[in-house]
Amino acid sequence: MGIAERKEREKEEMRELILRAASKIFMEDGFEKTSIRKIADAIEYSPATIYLYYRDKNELLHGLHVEAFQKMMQEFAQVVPISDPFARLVEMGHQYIKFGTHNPELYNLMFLMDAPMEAIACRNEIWDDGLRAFDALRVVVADCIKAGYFKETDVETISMTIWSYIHGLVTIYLKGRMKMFDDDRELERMQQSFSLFIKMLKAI
Amino acid sequence: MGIAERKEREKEEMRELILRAASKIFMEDGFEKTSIRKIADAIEYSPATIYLYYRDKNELLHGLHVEAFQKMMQEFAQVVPISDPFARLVEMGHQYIKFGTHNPELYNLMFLMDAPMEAIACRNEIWDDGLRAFDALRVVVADCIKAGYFKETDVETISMTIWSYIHGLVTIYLKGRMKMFDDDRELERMQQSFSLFIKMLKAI
DNA sequence: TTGTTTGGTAAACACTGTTTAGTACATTTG
DNA sequence: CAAATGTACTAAACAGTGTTTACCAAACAA
Repeated sequence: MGIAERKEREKEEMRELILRAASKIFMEDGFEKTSIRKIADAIEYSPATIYLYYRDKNELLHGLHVEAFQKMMQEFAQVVPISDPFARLVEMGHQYIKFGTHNPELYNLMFLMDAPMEAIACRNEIWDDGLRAFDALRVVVADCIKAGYFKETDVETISMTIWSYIHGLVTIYLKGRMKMFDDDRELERMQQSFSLFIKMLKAI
Repeated sequence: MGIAERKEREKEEMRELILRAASKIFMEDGFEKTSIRKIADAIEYSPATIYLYYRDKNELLHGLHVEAFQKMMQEFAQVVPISDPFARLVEMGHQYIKFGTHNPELYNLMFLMDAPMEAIACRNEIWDDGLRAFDALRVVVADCIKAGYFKETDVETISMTIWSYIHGLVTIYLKGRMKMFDDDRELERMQQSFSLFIKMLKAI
């Protein structure tokens, strides 16, 4: 019975076709302009067809959210060769800031928007992508402790604190809340703050 | 010519009437359900009337945003009596977390949403409310330095780092990104992380 | 008492996500 | 092979959204 398999394959291809079109529009025009009708137009199908492959827009956005995490984890992989765990942690921070500032729409989707989380909640699942990313941080923090960098030993709390700081920094920047400083030294300010935070980390 | 003044007063009263209705709906049903038509219904005017008093929805949301900052600054005022500057800084952090977790919709409006910032940008103004709140932090940090709490002396960078951390913490919580830890210890985790951050601050 | 200004609105415009009913074609069955 | 079933797809509608336009009636100024 190759037919059932072919149909399964075709279904997956259609899901992928929709996701690719959604991704293109999302990256080019941002979230606000990514409408079901626009996606349907791009793939030359009717809007209703999309609902045969994704239960709602939340699920579709969750699909993009998954891809965004893959992309971020890919960039995190660059830090693996760094042997010193603290230097690895610092570079991970740099990569995080770089990813956020270079992919504002993706960052929004991953860490701020409700839509992908609602899709997860609806399926009674856990935020697996977030957990994996956080685990990557936990591992590096644990390595730092092993290497004697921190007196503090609560990996979870240290990781949470680091993530909070860097997420806050990126979010303030992305949401235009740094424009209150009239000068155009936003990135410089971020760099200075990050340096101070690294100093603080060294002391715990 | 009392008529012009009366008209001015009536205009201001109408703006206030709209804002009160908007605020009520915003607090009760959240941002997503705060539509122009719903506000119009509440005050028993047509939707078009609202546009005679606010140029668009962004301006209306900016009005709520201003009130939200007033509310937050009011709660910050509670820490003024604390004489020790570092204890005052810590309590300010507590107040910030409390305000954010107790007023998720307001916090969103103040620090995450685009709408109020677009209203500001449209009028070629600066984010005054944010600046005033940040100044409150700067003052306390400066007091800490004066009292010899920090070796570091860059008030701006220290303040930015503190704000980034605490904003990140609150945002992770509010945007449901802490649900990845399956347990129900979200607030406890926040408290633990905050304690660690205070420890880190003491060391700079 | 005219003429003008002003406050307010009904209706329309151009969108949005989503559902329903129905069609045309592919597949399975007798 | 023909009839019955299943499936992929869509046009149209539903119930919203922010916003603009054309118009009306009442208040004001001359």
